[in-house]
Amino acid sequence: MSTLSLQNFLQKNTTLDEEESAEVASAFKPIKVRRNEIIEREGNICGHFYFIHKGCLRLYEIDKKGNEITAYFAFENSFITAITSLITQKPSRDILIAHEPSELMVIDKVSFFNLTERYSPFKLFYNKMMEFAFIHAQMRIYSFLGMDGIDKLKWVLEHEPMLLTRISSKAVASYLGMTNSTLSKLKAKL
Amino acid sequence: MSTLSLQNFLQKNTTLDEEESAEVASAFKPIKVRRNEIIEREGNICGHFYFIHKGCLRLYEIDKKGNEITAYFAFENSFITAITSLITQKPSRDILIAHEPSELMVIDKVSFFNLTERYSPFKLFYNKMMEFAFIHAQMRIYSFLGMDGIDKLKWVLEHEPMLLTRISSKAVASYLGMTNSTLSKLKAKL
DNA sequence: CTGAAACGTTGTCATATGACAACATTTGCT
DNA sequence: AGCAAATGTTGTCATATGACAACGTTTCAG
Repeated sequence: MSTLSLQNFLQKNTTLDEEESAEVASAFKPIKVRRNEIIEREGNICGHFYFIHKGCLRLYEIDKKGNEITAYFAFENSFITAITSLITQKPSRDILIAHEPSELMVIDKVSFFNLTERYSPFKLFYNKMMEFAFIHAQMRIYSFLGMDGIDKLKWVLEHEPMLLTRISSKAVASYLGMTNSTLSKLKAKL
Repeated sequence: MSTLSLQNFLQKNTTLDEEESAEVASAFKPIKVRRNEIIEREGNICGHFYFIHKGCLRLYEIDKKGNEITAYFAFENSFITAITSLITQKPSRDILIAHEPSELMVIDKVSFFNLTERYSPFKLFYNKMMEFAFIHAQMRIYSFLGMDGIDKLKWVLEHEPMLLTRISSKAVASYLGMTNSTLSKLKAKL
């Protein structure tokens, strides 16, 4: 039963007790998605949060030249959504896609924010999550501006090695801001 | 009296009423800093928030090659600090510097979070600020990965034109992830 | 199982940008 | 005001990376 994984996660990462964690988790609904299934579409206003029980999701957008740019990947035991659209309530430029067949726990935005109001440790968790999302984004700006390709690759090897084992080269390249052929050549050099 | 500007800001940007805004603002202390004065130093654990009454601050770090990478600039009527260090309570890799002679309102972190506990609209404001800091960082990742130099320059012209009027080229270049000579040549091309 | 489509690798070539240097201009200190 | 230091501009040259193409490999639908 996949609510258990979420309940467990909440007990570990918030001060919610067992019962409260179960209550919060029960507001989420399990869904399964296929590989390459699009979960949130470009142009829509995003209205859901997703907890990943199993699998891997990718958030990306398409730039002017038609190339994909990946914002981030999320794996088991983390939350993800097209957060910019969800917060601003504007049509999303982001696309959320399942990179592997995945089992998710979904909740709509209204229910989610009801939970943050009803359970203050859950609100705290949400706010901390935003803080760390910001820190991660900041770190990436620092790490990728001014690094050349080989250094970016080494950086990922050190900080997010799972990307190189579970994620397709094409998607990793779009995360590093280079073409797949360049990434391929850099890997050969290492 | 510079508390007025902060009080005003709070009244406009939170649901605090006049009296509450004055109370919150009065917990901040006015300071003046000279151009190029370092406000938060690399290696220190950052313990303050700064509201900019007048002037302009820059947050940057030094990469392995010894080059500066600018995270962001903040102008009048905004908050800034070495937020990563402040949140994680680890020594800062960031340096916070006054890019112009500036008048700031300072508050230490403990007092700041006391305010967020005592005034829930202020807490809400802080959380919204984090959300938008994240969105800005995300937008920058999208905008700068995969854009070439000339497109980055156009992007700044459109989205943050103040950078080109008030900020030195060197600092702008370090924000765009290019050298100052490249930026200079690109500006000539435009 | 089989064929088509997507993906990954490797090559060539063109080009944007970094490194460095010379010089002009601006800023800041006394 | 006047000198020294920092910043900005422009040139040359070297190089990393993108664009494109050819080809092999993997994935996936029927």
